[in-house]
Amino acid sequence: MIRILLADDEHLIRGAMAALLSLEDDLEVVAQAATGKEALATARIVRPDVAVIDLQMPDLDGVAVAQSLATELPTCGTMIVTSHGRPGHLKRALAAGVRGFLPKTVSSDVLATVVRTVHTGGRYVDPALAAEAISAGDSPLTPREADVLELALEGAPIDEIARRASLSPGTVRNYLSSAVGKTGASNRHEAARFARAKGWI
Amino acid sequence: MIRILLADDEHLIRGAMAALLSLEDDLEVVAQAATGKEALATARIVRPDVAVIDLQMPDLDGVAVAQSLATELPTCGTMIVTSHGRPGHLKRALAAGVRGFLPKTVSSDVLATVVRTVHTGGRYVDPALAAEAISAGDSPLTPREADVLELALEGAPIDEIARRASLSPGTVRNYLSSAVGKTGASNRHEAARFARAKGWI
DNA sequence: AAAACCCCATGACAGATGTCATGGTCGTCA
DNA sequence: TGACGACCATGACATCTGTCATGGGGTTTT
Repeated sequence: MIRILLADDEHLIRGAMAALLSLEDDLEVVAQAATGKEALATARIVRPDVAVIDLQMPDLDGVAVAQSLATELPTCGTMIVTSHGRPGHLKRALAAGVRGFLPKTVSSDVLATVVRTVHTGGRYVDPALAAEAISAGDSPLTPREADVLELALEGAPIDEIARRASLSPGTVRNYLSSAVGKTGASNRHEAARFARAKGWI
Repeated sequence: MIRILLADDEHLIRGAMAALLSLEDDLEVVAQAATGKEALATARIVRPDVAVIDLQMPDLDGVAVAQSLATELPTCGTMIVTSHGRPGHLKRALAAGVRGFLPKTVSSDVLATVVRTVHTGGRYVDPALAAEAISAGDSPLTPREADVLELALEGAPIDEIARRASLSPGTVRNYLSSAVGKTGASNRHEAARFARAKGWI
């Protein structure tokens, strides 16, 4: 019997997935959590075999949870399901020791199969997401450029970005200009959206 | 027995919700669809009692589906479930004749209850979403302002917006300036994000 | 009919932004 | 050690954007 921890902030979906996994004879949902922190706390207690974690959760990111789990419970396989999978997430997730990465568009059969695969130490990444990640390529942005571009995402004016990044406005403009060049965009807002789509920020 | 049509592009979630609804004695999922068009086509054939529709789907918006259903199958109650509920959607949905509006964070009990409520002709709107919608208020944007602001969402420069809207760049700037004033933002990008958050565009 | 509003446009101005050149510090790697 | 690149900053310039004033044409309301 594979003991599963299920974490997803959407109650309905979490419950539904639990119902669905429980239909399998060899799977058992032993715990559920609605937030990242809750997931970690619960995992420490129940020590599940496999953790199925939603990528976007209120407090702690799914990848962050995976990272903590990898060190605290090395025997627990971690897999991530997500609605909007961006390339960067996949890369970060794999780096965090995640062994399964699925969009929520897959069928329940696949989900169950992957749970078993992960439990036996295997890996599974959704082919479509993998292809996307490969085509997205590595980020050409330097860490600072990425930082600044991320602050630009919300549309803030440069002075505010400079304040938030503790940089001079001129420096911010240089980084943004460089980022705009690298992304082929025509202004920082487009560049920020592009980088977000690629999963670079 | 209440006959339900389930539409959601995320296979896993759709299947899971179906499994969950089927646990109820008086509910029966008679059809499923992954896109808006598919939902409409299927609905015409199976003529369900209640349609449970996801808001965001590839081709046709959940609200658009509801609108068509309202005229084609007036006996069929329509309810919408959504992950990211923005105020504007709720308003549009209600105008389209939707009688139930829920975030996916609700429990399965609530979902089943609301299905029954909608089936008997009642209405149910999630309290949190209703409060948000009320606090968001009506859009102060004129139709044209909303159009232009929507084109500005992607970060395009003004010239491109002007081309796409078939307007002179000067006019675009006027509309945007007006929108920026109304939203209290400091530039069009911030204004666009704000309006999006409020559900105005 | 006048008022009020939306639509579209132009011109002018100030301030924000993108680009480029330049230069210094620091760490890494050959 | 020297080359390289990331990091931070400044100044100058051209362009883009936001704002305001102005005006004509249209519809709806009063």
